[in-house]
Formats: sequence, structure tokens, C-alpha cells
Amino acid sequence: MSTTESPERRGASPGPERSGKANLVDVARLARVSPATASRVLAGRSKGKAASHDRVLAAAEELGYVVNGLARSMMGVGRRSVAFVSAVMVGPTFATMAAAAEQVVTEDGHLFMLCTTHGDTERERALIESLAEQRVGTVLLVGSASTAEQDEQRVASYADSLGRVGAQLILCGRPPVAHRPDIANIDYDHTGGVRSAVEHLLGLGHRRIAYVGMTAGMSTEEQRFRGYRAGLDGGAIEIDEALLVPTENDPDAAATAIAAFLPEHPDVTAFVCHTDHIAIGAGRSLRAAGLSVPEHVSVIGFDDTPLVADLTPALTTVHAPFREVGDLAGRIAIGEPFGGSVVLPVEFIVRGSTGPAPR
Amino acid sequence: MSTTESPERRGASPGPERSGKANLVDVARLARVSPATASRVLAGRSKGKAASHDRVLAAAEELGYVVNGLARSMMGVGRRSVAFVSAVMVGPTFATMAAAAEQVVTEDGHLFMLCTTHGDTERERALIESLAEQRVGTVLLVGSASTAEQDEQRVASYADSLGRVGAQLILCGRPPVAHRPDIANIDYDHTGGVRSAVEHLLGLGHRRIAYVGMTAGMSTEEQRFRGYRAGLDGGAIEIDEALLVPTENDPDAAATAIAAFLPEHPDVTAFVCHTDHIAIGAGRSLRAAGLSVPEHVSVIGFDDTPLVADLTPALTTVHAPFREVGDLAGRIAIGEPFGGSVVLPVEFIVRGSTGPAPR
DNA sequence: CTCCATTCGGAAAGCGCTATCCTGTAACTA
DNA sequence: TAGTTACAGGATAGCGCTTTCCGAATGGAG
Repeated sequence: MSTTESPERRGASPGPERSGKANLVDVARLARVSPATASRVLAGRSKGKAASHDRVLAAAEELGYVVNGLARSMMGVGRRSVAFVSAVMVGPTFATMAAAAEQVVTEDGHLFMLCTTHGDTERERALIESLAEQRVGTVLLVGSASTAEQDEQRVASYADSLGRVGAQLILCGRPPVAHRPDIANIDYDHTGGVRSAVEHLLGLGHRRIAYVGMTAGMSTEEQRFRGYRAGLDGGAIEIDEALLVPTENDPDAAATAIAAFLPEHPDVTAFVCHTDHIAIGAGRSLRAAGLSVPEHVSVIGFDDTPLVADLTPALTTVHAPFREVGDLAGRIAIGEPFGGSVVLPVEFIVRGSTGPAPR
Repeated sequence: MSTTESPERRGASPGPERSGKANLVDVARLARVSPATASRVLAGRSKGKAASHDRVLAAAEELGYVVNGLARSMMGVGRRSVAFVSAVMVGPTFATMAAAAEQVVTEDGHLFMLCTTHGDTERERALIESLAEQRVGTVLLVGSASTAEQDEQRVASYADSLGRVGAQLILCGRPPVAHRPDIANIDYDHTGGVRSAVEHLLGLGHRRIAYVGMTAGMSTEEQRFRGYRAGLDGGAIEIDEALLVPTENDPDAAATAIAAFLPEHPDVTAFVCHTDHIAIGAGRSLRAAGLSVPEHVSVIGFDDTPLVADLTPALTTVHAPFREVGDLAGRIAIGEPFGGSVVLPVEFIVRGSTGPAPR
């Protein structure tokens, strides 16, 4: 094989203004200084007095120099970015939280990125691993979590992987991982919110109150359903399994489920829904069945999604502190000290979809 | 000054299982191979036959090794990520587009990140620069753009900066940059959508049709307003400046604007709104004024935001192809060839908020 | 048993940057 | 004038990885 010698290795610069990718060495050469000096100037670590200072700046400008953040990060310099990981990005639920976190994080000079898993565990794992490889600074793992034991272990392993690369994991809107008080956690009061809803209905004279949504499997489902049980307990009312309407978190699915449920249970006067989305589907179904809200039946949602105040009737719901959760998470991400775990309060908001029980 | 000698410099490995950050060299040492071999094995570039192969894998496992993606990227290896840049993240408008793009991009193994500018030009510039520094692969710049000339130049400079680091810029949901056919562009037919809306109203007998929203300054505003003018022209109706209701893109602002507009213009029978958000505000205001939709007045939105089909009455609107735009953008980002510029069609959807003109 | 074709794996050169030294020169104090 | 003190800025050693380029095994063929 002929010894093909690579040309112009370490030769004189062939022409710096090629506008093709220029690096620090090129800039330094054009400015007639050492790379060290160029680095100092461009990173603002120079007093800025000397004449070479301006030459470097001019050279960088002329060459259209863009610093290589990867190389810089490798030296452990620069702010590390913050990743917001949730199941979905459509829907204002997470968006509100993300926007709040982004605000505070961006202001501190970090790059904020939003990533989604589509509820796929494998995708989630791959994503977190990928983020760890890219040396992200903080991962915000957001939203309902499977309550299966192996899932808890999986999350714990995320915390370990991230910890190994100097990144932190913050759980948002989900319960803490058992036996891992070291994993930061911000949740809000799902149980208390639903409990307030039930108590409100009891106060209005309702006695046959259905619960619409899943009751187990995911943390949010279990937490909210627990509130339903607690509310009924408080009113000394036995829970009736027949009044549980399982449905996916989707208006259409909810509408279908309610439509099937209604004929069998004409005595039900109120529906407590796992989410606003479900409540919307319920309302649709109720209207289709000739029932009027809130005259005949009352409906309550959860989340206080934007726009639900504009429905007719306006939806009575539980306002979740998405903004507050995101804000706090962002502050922790940028270094604010935080002691492990917190549960933020929710606010029960009475609007037009609930009224006195008929009779 | 006492010459403080740094300890254990290049000394024998003190104990690899420290679980603190382990690097490739540590793994190689533990597996009793060279870093080169370890690299080959971990990157799946080894035939996998040799015994050392398994030793490397075991060592990596034991040390909890996480490859440094930064260092790897510096060698020009690995997929580069895709950034979705828009003004806001709340609201389903962008979310739908982002979700579609994310789907295809993630499937191809890229990291997808969503970033926001909050409509702040300076923030946008800083963000794009930051992304360029981090050697992102593609930037999707999404949503309405200022039509000022300097803004066009700014966007052109983004394309240049990104180009210099081997990244591409794709404009989504905004018009192309003049004289820069090299900048990829995906827009949808704002003008045609509004024009259809106006024509629909004309067909229903409406003659006094107001336009609600800004009419200039941002590209989307100009494009949609142009549709209003074109529709009126087609119906041979003179445009009446008094029927333009300027308002921010926000239900509350729109409601206020309409409330002030109504008393002066009792003859108006239809409102074409710049967005669904504005239409919702308009509806609220109309109802408050005792006017019923669509019996007394007709209202049309734009975007076909989720939930607007659930309003009472369901909103007649223009369905924007957010999903299609995002999907196409994603495909271009992962390398599908694309010839510069395209405008996707919209779909006018008649629902319950429009009806025959009264009288 | 020797020779050549493979394959495996090590040494070493960077990728582009920053950090630690260290020297030369300018600016001061005595 | 001599003796610091200051600081600009050069040389250089990496950060953790990949990747030629080669030598050393290994194995099959003659």
C-alpha cells in the first residue's frame, strides 16, 4: 500500500477566512496570539485592556467563530442543562409546569429541554440514559408513576445513574420513592383535592356519588381515588363498588363509559372525575342522555385545565398547583437547597357544574 | 509555599469500585485491556467473540460506567439532537406540532428538545447561539415571525451560525425568508383558511363581517388578515376599517375588545377571529351582551385547538395541519431530502358557531 | 512444519477547549 | 538605579473518547 501522506499537516494556515467551521486555534492564529489567550478573551476571563484583546474579538467575528460547547463542557465549565421529562407534551397539564420551571432555569443561564416518553417505560429508560450520557445537570421526572415495585426500583436506578455523572433527579407530581429519601420529590395533594370534592357534594345533599376513572395502577390514580374513599368515609357512607366507572383519561373514552353506566344507575346524582378531561367526556355523555348539569347531576373534574372555566356550565374542579411545582423544581435545579420531599396544597374551585342534589 | 504534591497521580488504581464517576480508562483497566479495546466493545464495534469482550462489559457494569457523550460527540460520533424552538409551550398549538416532530425524530434515535423564547428576540438569539455551541443537529424555528426587515436578517444570521457548525435550520409555520431559498421552510395556508371562512359567511348571507385580532406586525397576523381581505374582495365587498377589532391573542383581551366594539356596531352579524383563543373570548363577550351564537351572530376561529369542538356551540374554525407540519419537519431533520419550501393546505371545519345571517 | 491470511488488541495521535505553570516586560516602590 | 510587584500571554498538559496504524497472535492451507 502506498504510504499516502496526509497533506498540510501542521502546515501554514491555508486561508482562515474560509468561513467553514473555524476553531479556537484558527482565531488565535488570525489574531496572532496563543490559543490560551484567545480562550481567555472569548470566555471573558481577560481584563480586556490589551490590544490583543480586540484583535481576538475581531478575528472571531471575521471567522464567524462559534465556541464548541462540548469541548468546553468537557473541561467542566459552563452551566449544565435541565431536562423536563414527562409522558406527553400535548395538553396544558405538564405544559404549565414546564413553563414555570423553564422560566426560572433559563433566567439562570441554563438550557432547558423538554422530552417525552409517551408512557413507554423503555423509552423513558433510554431517554434518561441518553441524558446522563450528555451530562445533563438535572432531570425533572414528571407525572404519574406506575405503582408496581419494579418501577420504583427503576426510578431509583435513574437516580443512581444520574448521580454517577453528577446530575440530580427531581420527581414532580408523583409520590416519593420508598426508602430513598435522597431523591428529591415535589408532589401535590391529590387525595385532599378529591376529598374536598366529595365533601362538597355531600354538603349539597348528594349521596349516590360515582367515581369516574382508573382507581389503581398509577400513582395519581391511587392517590386521587383514596381521596374519594376518604371523603365518603368522612360522610359515613359505605363505598359502593358498582359506582366506580373505569375509563381511560380521554374525553371520548369517558363519554362511552358513562353512556354505558347511566342506564344501570339512574340514582346517581354526582360524578367525581379523575381529571378534567374525563369530566368533559362525562358532561358530553350526560347532555346526550338528556340530563342537565348541574340541575340533574353534578360533575367535578381535577386539574383546572385552561378553558374548563369556559365550558357551559363552567367546570367545578380541583386546581392543581402546576405552576408552583414547576417553579420550585426549577429553583432546586439551579441549586436552591431543598430538603427531600414536599407536598403542595391544591385548591378546590366551585363553578357551575355542581349544584344541590335533585329531589 | 510548600510544594503540595498531588497524590496518587497516575499511581496504581486505588480501588475502581468506588462507584464515583468511572471513565473508559477505568473500565479498560479493570477489564485488563487497552482503552481502545474497551471503546470498541462498548460502542458495539467489536465482533464480540473474544473473552476480553465479556470482561469489558462486566467491568462497565460493575463500575456503573456511563459513557461521556460529550467526548464522543467531539469525535463527531453519534446522532445530533433536534431542537424545537417556539415562543410558548403552553397551549396545544405548538404542542401538537412538537409531538409530531418528536415522534419521528426520537424513533430515529435522536434526542428531541423543546425550548421557548417567550417571544423575546434577545432570548431567541441567545438560545439559538447556545444550541449552536452545543452542536445541535437541527433547529426547528416555529411560529409567527415579526415581519420587520431586521428580523428577517436575524433569522438569516441564525441559519448562517447554525450552518457553520454543521446544523440546519427549518422554519415552521412561518413564511420563508426572502432571498434565502436555502433555508428550509414549512408553512400552512393561513390566507386560504381565513378566506374560506369569509366565503362561508358570505354564502350564509352575512355582509357586515368584523375581523378580530391584530392585522400587522407578525407574519401570521398579516397572512390571515390577507385572507379576510381576499374573501371580501371575492364577494365584491368594500373593506370597512371600522370593522377591524384589534386585540391580543388572549380570550380575556378579546372579550374586552369585543365588549367595547359591540355597542358601536350593532349591524355586525359575524366575527372572523385570528385564533380560536380570540373566538372563545368573543363568544364570552357576545353571550354577556345577550347575543346568542349562531342565531344572532356567527363566530369563526382559527387553529382548531382541542376542546373547541366541545364548546357550546361547537366552534366553526380552520383546522391547521400542525401534525403534518411537525411530521414533515421531523423527517427533514433526520435527513429526508427536501426542496426548500412548501405550504400545506388547511381545512375549514363548519360546526355550530356559524349560521345564516339574521333578518 | 512453514507461510500467509486473518483477527485481536495496543500505542498514540488527536477532537477543541481550559487550566496550570512560567517567563518576559512594564510599572511601581524605595 | 536597583528591587520588587503586577500582569499579559506563551507553552503545555490534559478532559474522555475514537481511530488510524501496526505488531502480535491465531489458524488454516500447502
